[in-house]
Amino acid sequence: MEDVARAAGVSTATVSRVLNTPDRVARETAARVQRAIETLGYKPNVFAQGLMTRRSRLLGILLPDIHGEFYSELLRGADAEARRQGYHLLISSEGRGLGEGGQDEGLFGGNVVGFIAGLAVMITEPNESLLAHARGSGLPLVVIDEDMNGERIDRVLVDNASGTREAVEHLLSGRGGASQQGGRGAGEQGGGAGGAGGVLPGDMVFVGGPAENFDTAERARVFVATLAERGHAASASQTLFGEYDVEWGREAGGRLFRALPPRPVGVLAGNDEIALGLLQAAEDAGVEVPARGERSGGVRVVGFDDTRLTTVARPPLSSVRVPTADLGAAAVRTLIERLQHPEREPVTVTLPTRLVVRGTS
Amino acid sequence: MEDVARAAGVSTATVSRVLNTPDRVARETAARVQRAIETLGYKPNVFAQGLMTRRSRLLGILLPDIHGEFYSELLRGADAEARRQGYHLLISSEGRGLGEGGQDEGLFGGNVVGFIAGLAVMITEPNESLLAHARGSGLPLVVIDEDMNGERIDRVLVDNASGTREAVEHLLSGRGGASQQGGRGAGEQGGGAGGAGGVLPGDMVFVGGPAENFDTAERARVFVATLAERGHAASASQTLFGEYDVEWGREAGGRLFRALPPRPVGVLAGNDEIALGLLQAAEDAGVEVPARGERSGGVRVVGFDDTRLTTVARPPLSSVRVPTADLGAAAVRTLIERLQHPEREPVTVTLPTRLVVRGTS
DNA sequence: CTGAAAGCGCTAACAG
DNA sequence: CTGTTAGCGCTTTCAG
Repeated sequence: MEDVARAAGVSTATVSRVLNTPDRVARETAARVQRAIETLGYKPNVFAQGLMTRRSRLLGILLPDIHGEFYSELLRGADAEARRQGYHLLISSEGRGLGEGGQDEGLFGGNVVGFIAGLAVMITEPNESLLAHARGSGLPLVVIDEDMNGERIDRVLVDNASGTREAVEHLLSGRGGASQQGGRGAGEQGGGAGGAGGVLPGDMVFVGGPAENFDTAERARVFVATLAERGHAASASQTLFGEYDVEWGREAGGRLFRALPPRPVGVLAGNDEIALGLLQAAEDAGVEVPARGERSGGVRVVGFDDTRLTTVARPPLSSVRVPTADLGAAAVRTLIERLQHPEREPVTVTLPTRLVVRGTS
Repeated sequence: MEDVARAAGVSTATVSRVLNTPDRVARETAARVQRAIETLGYKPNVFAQGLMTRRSRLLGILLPDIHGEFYSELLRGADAEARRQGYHLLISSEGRGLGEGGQDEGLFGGNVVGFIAGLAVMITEPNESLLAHARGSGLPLVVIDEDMNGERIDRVLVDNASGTREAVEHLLSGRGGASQQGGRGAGEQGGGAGGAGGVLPGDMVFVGGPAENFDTAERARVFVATLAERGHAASASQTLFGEYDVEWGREAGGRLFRALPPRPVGVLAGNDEIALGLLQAAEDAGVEVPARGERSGGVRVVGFDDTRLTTVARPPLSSVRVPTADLGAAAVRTLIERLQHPEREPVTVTLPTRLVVRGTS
């Protein structure tokens, strides 16, 4: 910096100003300094900058795990938004425990947090210790996915309700689906809905991921609530919980489709992988999955997330679209906003979900 | 740090030593300092540390893009290895161009590079400017995926050859495949191989991703070379190039399976998505895909990467396993090694690929 | 084995 | 609008 100052015939303070507050420097002087900076190829030392300003343009993003298309998308959105605003992302997955003599204590172990200006934490199931650590860091925080019981903290959430409700109603409507052959007794309580050619609420099943997972829990809740609006009190066997993978979908599907006749007619899956597993199970059990608009005695399936997996299924999978990349982008945007306005009221960003109907329903 | 020093009755220099070179401090003293550190909850200021030492425990990882399961896996492996060694990852995708008045010039735009101790760049197709930038950063570098023409630089590569060769030979062997009905003239040149019940080299096709992509190019090359060993000079129509996605696979499959009788009997795909597209096309065209060990007049398909997509296909997709997470981990490991031993000879880490046979071949 | 002292390269008052 | 000056919090000789 001293070299630049000398070359431009100014003091280092002016060089610093050119870098940080160009408006407070005479146009003339600034240009001269700028030229010197360029010819000398000067780059400020970020550590010295940080030492003075106590902030950086680095953001931490802490994920429960990194796998599958979902996290790629999330990161893609987050990275794009961060870069658009001149920030960069420090990623870390929780990576439970470890061992091996490694000194890994995650993001909070070393003093990496010292580098970042803010932290986005994704919390998909109850995790007090993680939350405590995040709080303890003293960093500006944005929470992804957990609603935090209305606590005063920035958060970005997926509005599972809209998409779930839409999917359930779509499945209930029987549009493109079967007309049921008579009652099936399974706990029907009058049924104020269903409509002509509709599906009975008792013939609907939700196959979720882990029960503790916030999204799965909420989707299940809304699933049940939507059936309740039809006057149907869903039985426990109408919501199944397992893992977010194909295997669980296949297993659940095996149970559902090989069971005695009260077979589900509409199935909502907790994500697309589960849905694909269900589809496989249906095929194995000889249960038809209707192409769009066709009528059949089979089952109709809707996935969740609307990943590229939907194009892999035959027929293409109907799915509830979750704006995954937007979720990452919104988290970053919210965090940066917070950095710039520390005193503003905490905000909650809720991203809508919506049904995308394809061949399986 | 001064507070800690005072509390422990030592100088700040000693506190620093306890943190960095504990062996050079009397056990007694060290313990006392350690206690003070804990009770006071002292965390060193990373910027001040960096200012003195001019290094950090941050590594940059620059990817061409972030999407799909491949990059999740890569990052998962890289993140795990980094954390195991007390490092953290700064990610960035190239994100070509941008605009919007954003100040985004990627990782090299701001001075973020100043934070990192080393950089892993993944280069999947020729990109001189990226390489120039990376070099210009003056950072220790490791290149992922590009072989750099034997330049003196650390690199981690996927040995496409082993897996490709294995897959081609597997497909040629006809194990579980069809016995062809007579010659098909398509440019056969003697054919020193094929074996009883084998597939003719002329009946093989490679459906790759973009032709410029290093992996696709190498896989195609080895594909052709392996056929050449059988005395077959592959025609241009035996290697197809497109995108790394389902749509391209479906399109290519459409061409292949709906074409006049010289239909391919063995198809190697450039990745699993393409393979799934091929499978869909085969189904649409009424071409059978054999279950493992069965005989059929259909086509046999092998994918590449061995992602979880393999479990989504019916029958499950045979695929060449690429140790994706290992690739990320190896890059990080190599980079850290380089940081610790700047003068060592550049190394090349090559990760093997191998065929995993499942239902589609 | 420990302490004193000299900066690392930058920013931010404070004058002028 | 610009320069002077005083550190930011740490590490690292250099003595002892």
